[in-house]
Amino acid sequence: MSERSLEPLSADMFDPVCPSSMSPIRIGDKWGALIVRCLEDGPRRFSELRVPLRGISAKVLTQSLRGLERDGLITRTAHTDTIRRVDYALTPLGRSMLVPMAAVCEWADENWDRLLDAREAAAGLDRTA
Amino acid sequence: MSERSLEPLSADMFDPVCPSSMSPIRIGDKWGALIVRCLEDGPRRFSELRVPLRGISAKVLTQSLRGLERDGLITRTAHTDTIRRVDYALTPLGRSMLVPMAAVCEWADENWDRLLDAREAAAGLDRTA
DNA sequence: CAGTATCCTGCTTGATACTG
DNA sequence: CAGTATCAAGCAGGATACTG
Repeated sequence: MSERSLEPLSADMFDPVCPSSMSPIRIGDKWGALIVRCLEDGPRRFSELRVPLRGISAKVLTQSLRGLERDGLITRTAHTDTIRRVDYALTPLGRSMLVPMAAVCEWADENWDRLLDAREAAAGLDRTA
Repeated sequence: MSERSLEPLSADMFDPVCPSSMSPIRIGDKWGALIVRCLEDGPRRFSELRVPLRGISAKVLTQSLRGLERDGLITRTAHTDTIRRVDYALTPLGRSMLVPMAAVCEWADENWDRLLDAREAAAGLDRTA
């Protein structure tokens, strides 16, 4: 009941020194986790990734990809065919991330409606306008 | 192998229309998930929350708290004692969120080192400076 | 195709001061 | 104590144009 239990639960989580981009819930940037999921079923090419990510700009996709590669979550393979072609794929580490992510996604699927309901209810309360 | 599998894995996740703040990995804003964890062991007062959150500004904390309340994840209880006092606590819905979050945190704990290693290795490669 | 280079905008966050 | 109001700043993200 004292203040003890108010200390950081996990030093990393609350430590701004630790790249906050690594905070457990925000894996990488806004897109990192989404990209990892897109690679779940196998390697994808740069332009292929832009589709499910709703036309994310090339710049941002490149940034995110570089970040994930830097963190050892994905690999980048440039094939030198007649046309340029680059594949991105999950590393074992990246793949392991799918497990906890699945838990979060499952929760979101199950409770999505409740959240929206709460939102609407809240919106109905302060009908100040 | 066709483009079929490249469609959004979960409509909500990739749909910018759906409040992106609800994307499974980014639960609420930057602070939402952290706050939920801070409430894991029981109700906390406004000023108590600022400690583990490393002195988050009152404005931002208020915003985050309002958002979580709006989504039915926490409750706000104002006690009218001699001094003002407000408690924030998890709702059952908010508490249920701890389960998937624990999975993510566990993963982060286990793989934190690997990520840092990969980062350092990557930093060592492009010693362009 | 797979990026890179710029420019630009908006949101998130923070600092500070003030209130009931 | 628990906020609200305001101002200011930084960075993520997007649009566009260009390159190997």
